Amino acid sequence: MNQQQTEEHQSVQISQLYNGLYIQMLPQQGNLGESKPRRRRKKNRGSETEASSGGKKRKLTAAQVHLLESNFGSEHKLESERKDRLASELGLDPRQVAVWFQNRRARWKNKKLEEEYSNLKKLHESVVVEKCRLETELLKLKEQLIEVEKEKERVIMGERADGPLSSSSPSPSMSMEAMEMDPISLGEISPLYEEDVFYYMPENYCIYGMEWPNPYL
DNA sequence: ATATATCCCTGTTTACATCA
DNA sequence: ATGATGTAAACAGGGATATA
Repeated sequence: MNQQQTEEHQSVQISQLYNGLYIQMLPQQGNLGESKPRRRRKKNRGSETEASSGGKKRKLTAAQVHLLESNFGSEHKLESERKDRLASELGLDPRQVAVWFQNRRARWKNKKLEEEYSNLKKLHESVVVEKCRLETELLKLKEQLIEVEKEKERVIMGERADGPLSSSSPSPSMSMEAMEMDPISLGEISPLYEEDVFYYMPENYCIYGMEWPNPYL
């Protein structure tokens, strides 16, 4: 990535994508973000262009494109003086230079949008994967909790079978109290429990690494 | 306040190049 | 050779703004 590309990349923020995209992308450039008065273009409406005069549309030469690209790299907007100077240097109509810059800006914007889309997609995918991992971990922990509670019950029942030891032995009601105080109580691990779990999980999203539908496709 | 000129953006058309 | 496809040059229309 060269310096120009780096600057372009840095000038784009995700939050800017949907809010006055281009103007905010280039606050340092152009005249919309500045108080500097815009220069007026000379009248040129009636004049014939190469295309309108019946001439064939010609691709620009590599040298012409190179100079245009280098100018675009330094600034995306085109003032009247620069346009005229460039047109003179390139042997083109100023209108052609203006059109080239317009098209170039459109291409640049499309490229930036594609990059932002790609970045957001990657971010989304990583978040979904992490969510799946956490949900799987939660399931495992709840299963562990069930086993612990079962073991607890077995111990209590075993003590009762051995005879009335003392009043200090835990009662079933205490066990239930403990369950109710637990943020992940047994009350959740019931037929309703599974519904709760899958309620949080988007339809068809992965668990244990399974695929999920890509909403962007 | 209004008309006009100009700029820019967005979408479309057109000409050309490339490839199967 | 030719039709499909992609890309770049050019155009059209409309919004925004400066100026007469």
